[in-house]
Amino acid sequence: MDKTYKPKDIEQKWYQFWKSNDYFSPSGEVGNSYCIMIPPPNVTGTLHMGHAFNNTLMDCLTRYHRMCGYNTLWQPGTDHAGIATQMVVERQLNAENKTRHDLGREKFVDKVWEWKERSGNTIYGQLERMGSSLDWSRERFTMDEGLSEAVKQVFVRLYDEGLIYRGKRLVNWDPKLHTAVSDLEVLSEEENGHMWHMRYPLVDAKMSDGNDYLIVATTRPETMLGDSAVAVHPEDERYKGIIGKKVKLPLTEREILIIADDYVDPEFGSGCVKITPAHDFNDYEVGQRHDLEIINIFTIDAKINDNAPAAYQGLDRYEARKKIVTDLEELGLLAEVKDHKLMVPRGDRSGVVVEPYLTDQWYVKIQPLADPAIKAVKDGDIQFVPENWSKTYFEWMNNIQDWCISRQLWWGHRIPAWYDNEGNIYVAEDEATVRKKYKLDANIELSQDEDVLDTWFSSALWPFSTLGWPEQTPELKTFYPSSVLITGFDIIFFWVARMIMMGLKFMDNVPFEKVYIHGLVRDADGQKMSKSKGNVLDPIDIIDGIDLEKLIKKRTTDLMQPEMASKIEKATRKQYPDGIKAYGTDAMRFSFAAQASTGRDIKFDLNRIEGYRNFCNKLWNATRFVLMNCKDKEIASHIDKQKLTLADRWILCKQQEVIDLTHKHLNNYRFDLVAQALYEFSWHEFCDWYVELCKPTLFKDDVDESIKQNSRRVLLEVLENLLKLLHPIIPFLTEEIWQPIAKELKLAGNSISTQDFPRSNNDYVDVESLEELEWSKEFINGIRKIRSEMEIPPGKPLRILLQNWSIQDQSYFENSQQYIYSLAKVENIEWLKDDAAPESATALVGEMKILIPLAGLIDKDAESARLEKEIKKLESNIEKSLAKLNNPNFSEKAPADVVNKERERVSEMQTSFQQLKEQLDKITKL
RNA sequence: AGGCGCGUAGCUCAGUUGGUUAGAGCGCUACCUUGACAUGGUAGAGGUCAGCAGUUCGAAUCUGCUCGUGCCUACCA
Repeated sequence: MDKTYKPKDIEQKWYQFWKSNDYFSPSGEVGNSYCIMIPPPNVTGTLHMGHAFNNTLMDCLTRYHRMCGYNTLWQPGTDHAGIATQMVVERQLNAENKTRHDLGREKFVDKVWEWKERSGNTIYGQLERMGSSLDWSRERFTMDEGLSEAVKQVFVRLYDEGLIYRGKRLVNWDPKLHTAVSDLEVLSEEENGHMWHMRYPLVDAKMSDGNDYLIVATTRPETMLGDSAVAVHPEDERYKGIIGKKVKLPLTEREILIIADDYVDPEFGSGCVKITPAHDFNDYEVGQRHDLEIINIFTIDAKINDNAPAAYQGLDRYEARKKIVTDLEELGLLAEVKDHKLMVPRGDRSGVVVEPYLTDQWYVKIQPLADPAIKAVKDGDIQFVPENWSKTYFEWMNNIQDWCISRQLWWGHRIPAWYDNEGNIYVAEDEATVRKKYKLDANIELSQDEDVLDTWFSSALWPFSTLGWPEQTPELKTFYPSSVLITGFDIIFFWVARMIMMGLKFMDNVPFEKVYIHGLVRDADGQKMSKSKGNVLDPIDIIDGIDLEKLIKKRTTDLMQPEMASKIEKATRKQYPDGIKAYGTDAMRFSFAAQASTGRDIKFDLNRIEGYRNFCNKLWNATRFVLMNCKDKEIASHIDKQKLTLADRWILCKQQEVIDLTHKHLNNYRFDLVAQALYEFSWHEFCDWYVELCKPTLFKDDVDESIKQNSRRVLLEVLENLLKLLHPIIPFLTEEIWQPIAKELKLAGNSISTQDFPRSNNDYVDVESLEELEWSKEFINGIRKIRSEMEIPPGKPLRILLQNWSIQDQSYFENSQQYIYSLAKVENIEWLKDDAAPESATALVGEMKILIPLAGLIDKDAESARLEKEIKKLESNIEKSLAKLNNPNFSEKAPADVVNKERERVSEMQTSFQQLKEQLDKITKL
């Protein structure tokens, strides 16, 4: 073995080994099955740190359950991501000065498939580099034939049951992409704008105050061209007299009605609201109530259409706004313009302001689907982890709106609906079935709906469509419902809720029993990572490393806003002046596991990854030590309990604890605690103590050979178990170093990934060994402390005197003297029988005093200062504890064991206090 | 406006049903190349647990308020 751990040399080969040996397929054993469905990544781009995090956790659980003997499936696949993917390919066409219309639908879709092929492969490559143990033989894509069949069936069934309908309604219209988008795809941000107050002249009427106009305000003046009424509150005294009268709509020839509706807040503004049913969701409702005319004034590009006065036709919405404001001003009808902050709705993909727009769209009637989905979580059929996320889920589900599922795109599942020349709608899987189903003659012309379905419609079916539904496959029977869904909180609405609704509807059962919601990976400053901010990282660059120039190039190419490039470059140079070193997959994975606590943000931290890379190196070297001391040496064929050293007993006992902790925390999805427990055990128990304690046993000639052989066995077995415990988090390193260890142990099996996960063994629980070794550690630490604080060279062997010892101390010493001699570099120990002793530095082990004679080694004043400091600390702690105990309320009301514990503590502290005080007196007297 | 969080060492974060001397990693200081490892070892410094009040024998932990901060949802023209 090399002296240092080099991830590059070991990672790649093992993945191919696992894959070619088919270790990732379900075992097929009947009984316990365990299944995780990958949240299918978009084929739009490549995987980012969030995916890396998400997949690390899934792989960790998958490997754990596989090793625990479950029939385990981790289902891989990708999502077609309609709008986003179409946009990427359109952008490429634009670069060649072409549009998708130049190609036509069929050719364009072919192009997208080409993109999907390339991008999908990149994604799968990334997943492999991250060590993901997915069953590749079952890989699926949302637009596969099988999954498309599922989509059609679901659509047809929901339509036939009246749960899908087509309707002309206001939708969120993206004027750039020319498609409707759902509420969830609109992001509203506060932006600076204006509030324009306009005068609408009254027709044949006057206000009580004599004015002959009303004032209405708007943030979107251009919409006034589509006004069909002005509304006031029915109880508003100011306007009671003019309800039913008319105003002249400026800039047009139209006169519109003044209506009363309690939607109007009389306290707000003038108390008058212009009503534009075609371009505002609230106004639309008002329009419905009052049977108002719906006047659409926009084209699909959000330019003014022919319904508006000729002067404005063809103008872009913002040009029209300008012109309207100017024109009103000239007419003296602009009363006031105020700065105003408003929420501006933008398409999450296009970034342009979306418009409420009247179109024909397909909707899912959601309430009948939502009700059982709410119940499933309420009843505990599905549990959120952490539990609190169920509140977010309920919050949304209780206010859910019908779901607009049609998109005016070319890339996606084409809606299985056909129209005849009269516009009648026929819904079935294909045209032939339509004709049969609706008994239509062959001569009736039919044309299929041009639109495709929202991507999330097919994603909602993922948990069962990937398993072969609508066929009743054995896989469906075995793996539905899946065990747990692992995802970020950002898609609870988009995906989680919709999977639950569809699962319940079509499988009559929940799609997963648990939903583990993890945080979102952010950059070191806590900023969300995004291409436009230029702070994204490719997990592969953490694994393999990347130099600064390449990283800058990666971050600044293909930007939506190329003007950001220099800013991004500057920030990148500052944050990664030396680029990124190669840390390897395992260090990255360990870091993700360690950061997966219950919080919402995972701040990405290179230092932390470096720390875990060092941890990997530590394991690597511990293995080196073990192999050096076991290779070509005799090893006991099994652990002989009679021949265990104290250290052996102790580490075996400690290992049982960490095994139990690992199971416990993994079952609670506390990956951070698993990582912490294993880190602590590996480094601070196994390496810092056990390996060091083994050295005297293994190296000293006077130790019985059978004891040595037994200890070697313990070393190997404990390490082997430890590697198995760590394998779900750091699969590559553990496989690499498990192989030679397994060889020494003559284990069956070719891979750690198919070994049984450790279970704790009560035979090795040995509480006495814990106490006894604790005593040794205190002894050793006491000496080390004096050595360090008194500046005694670490290499200098010491003469030690012991005073005030008990039989117990002597018996403990019996078992641990070799450790003390070796780890504390002690040369000679003398058990004093009385108080007489040379002037010395002191450490305590319980009541026993360890004395290190000053004898030219130690400065007297330094030692008394050190003692004084410790005495002072004890004093203050004793004082605190006594105050507690002297409070009658405490001793009466607190549980007995708490009180006893406190008493014991005080008495221990008092003893130490006495001992140290005596020692101090002695030194100062001399 | 409503909902959900967060505020613990210089930084990143743990802290289970209230009972420790409040922990870890990184960073920092000193010493050390000792026969697995300098991607290391040993020892150490560093915290009024945002603030105030309350419940309790006892609060980082429970309650209320204040301040700071983040996210989500819905919005009044």
